[in-house]
Amino acid sequence: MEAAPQHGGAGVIDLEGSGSGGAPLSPPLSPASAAAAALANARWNPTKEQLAALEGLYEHGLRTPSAEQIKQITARLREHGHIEGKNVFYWFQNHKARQRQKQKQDSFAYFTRLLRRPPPLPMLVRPPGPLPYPHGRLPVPAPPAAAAAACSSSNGGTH
Amino acid sequence: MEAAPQHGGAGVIDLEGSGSGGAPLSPPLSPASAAAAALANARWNPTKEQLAALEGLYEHGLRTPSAEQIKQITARLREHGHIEGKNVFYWFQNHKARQRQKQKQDSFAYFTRLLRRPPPLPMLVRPPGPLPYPHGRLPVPAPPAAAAAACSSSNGGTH
DNA sequence: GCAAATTAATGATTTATTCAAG
DNA sequence: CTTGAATAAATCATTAATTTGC
Repeated sequence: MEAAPQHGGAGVIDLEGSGSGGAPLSPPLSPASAAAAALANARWNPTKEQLAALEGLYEHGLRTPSAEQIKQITARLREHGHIEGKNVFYWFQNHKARQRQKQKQDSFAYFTRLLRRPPPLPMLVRPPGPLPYPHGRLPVPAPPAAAAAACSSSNGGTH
Repeated sequence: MEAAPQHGGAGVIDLEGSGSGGAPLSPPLSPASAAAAALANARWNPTKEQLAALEGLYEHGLRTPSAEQIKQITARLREHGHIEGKNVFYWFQNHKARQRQKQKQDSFAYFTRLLRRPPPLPMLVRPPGPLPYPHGRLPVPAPPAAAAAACSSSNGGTH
């Protein structure tokens, strides 16, 4: 199964169709547009049905819907209230990020502390000369078993 | 695709320096060696410190550490738990590959099928009722993904 | 009980990495 | 080495909950 039409051809994603065409924003100047403008700036608030559907999709494993997915999801969810493609897109982005954030532990502090305490590690600084392996590949046994047991005598190494 | 440089060959790199080739396991059974012995047989399980350090190094730009670098990293990380050179090497390999897969956005097809179905989605079916959204709608035509990366229209971010 | 003020959730933007292509 | 596409992280801003005072 291969599917990677994402990059390689057109990469533009016309999510919502942006129905407005070339003029995305045209501030309506009507007498009663005060409230309309306010509403125009209001942000999307998902209904219970919409939220349930989105959560259901997420729990089914969907994490980053493609443009097509977003279109279809939006089309269905529009039956339950106003919604746009970008809302769906943002929802998945935020939900994924925040779910991950809640579960993730902060191990960054350990890293900082570890590299700060002992003497400076020379591994981050590369010699001005060429890389130890110009081709960028380390001549290390590919198969695990080989690597595990291939601890042969190394050449001098330090020089 | 990436042309395979050269596998096999003779990767004579002493990642460990320890005799883990022929007789990797002959641990003297000390009172506290029970866990050590178990770890010796078990798969390497990075500690939080080790993982944080590796991630930190990766994020700092280190992608394919040389043998020397692997040695030094292993030496440092060993102070935080059992670890071998091959663990470090494999970790970088796996991590790099994993990052690459992450952006490939695979496994959309499954949900695509779900959304392609003509009948309403199982989770999107809602009981008959009036529109749950009394408010108007939000005319905010801005491409989601595209906008996120390209479009820079109105904003409030003050940096 | 209600309304204003404060806090918590969360939608919307911006910014910074990452891999891939030229 | 530079450029392009895409994402996830970090951030801002607005809405809903919650609290507080009357």
